[in-house]
Amino acid sequence: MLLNDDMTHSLARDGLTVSRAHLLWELHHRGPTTQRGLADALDVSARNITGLVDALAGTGFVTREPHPTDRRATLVTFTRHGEATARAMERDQQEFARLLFDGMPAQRFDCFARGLDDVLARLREGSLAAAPEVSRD
Amino acid sequence: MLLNDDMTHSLARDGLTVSRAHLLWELHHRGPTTQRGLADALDVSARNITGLVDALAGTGFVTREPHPTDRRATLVTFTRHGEATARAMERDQQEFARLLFDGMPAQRFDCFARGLDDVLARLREGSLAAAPEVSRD
DNA sequence: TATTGTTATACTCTATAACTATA
DNA sequence: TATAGTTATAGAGTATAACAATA
Repeated sequence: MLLNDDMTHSLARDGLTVSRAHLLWELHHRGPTTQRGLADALDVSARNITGLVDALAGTGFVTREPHPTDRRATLVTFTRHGEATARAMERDQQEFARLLFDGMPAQRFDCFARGLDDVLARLREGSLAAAPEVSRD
Repeated sequence: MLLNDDMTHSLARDGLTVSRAHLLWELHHRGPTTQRGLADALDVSARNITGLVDALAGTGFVTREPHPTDRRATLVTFTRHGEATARAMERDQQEFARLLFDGMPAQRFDCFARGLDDVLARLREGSLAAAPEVSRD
């Protein structure tokens, strides 16, 4: 999820933090998910997910439902309020994209997109091969 | 300061965190600075600076020196180790830029840069006028 | 045995408020 | 009175390790 400052402030007004919003975002795109699944998707510890889900459940965005076949697991699931909030986040995301690109001449956009692809490809390839490392002395 | 994952990991190996590295970065570009100056530059609270400087002083990156004319203030100042680390960070930054752009045809680079300028201008103008806001329900 | 999620513990970043020393 | 920095307190995100329930 791409966030600018205004979006971060909106989240705060909704009683959300960036980490909690990321969890909602993931849930919105995956549907009901185990905490293990969320931990892997967000690349954080299981313990961390416990805390985030505790907070989101306490403020009415999600509930913990029993997994239908695995009694160890819980399925984190949207409440109606959580679902509506996630849809609003998606709308804001699209509005943000429009703000950045609407009305940009097609030629400039294509050219920018190609340059960005290039940069991203370099980043992907270079990040493993030539890991920058702070030199020690 | 622009950081990729590899750079963040390097910082950790040096005993630094991202927040502490940002403080060093600022210090490297400003020279000895009061804690108040750092708080304003990094846009965090004075209390936060106290904690970061405590940590950086405890691990030998900086010292607190008396301000020559204002006895309330302290000047946060590099140790030799801190100075060397900041220089290494700057080298890594340049290496990162080379990774992203070296050997890119001038035409593609110019075009990308123009598109980026355009996007950044939209972001600056739009961020106040059309602040995206998560709709409530 | 391996996995899911919790409890226990700890560290870091962050903030506001009250306070001391100085300007 | 105002400012620089600290102490006091609190909350959020993050991690590892030990544990219980279940697979």
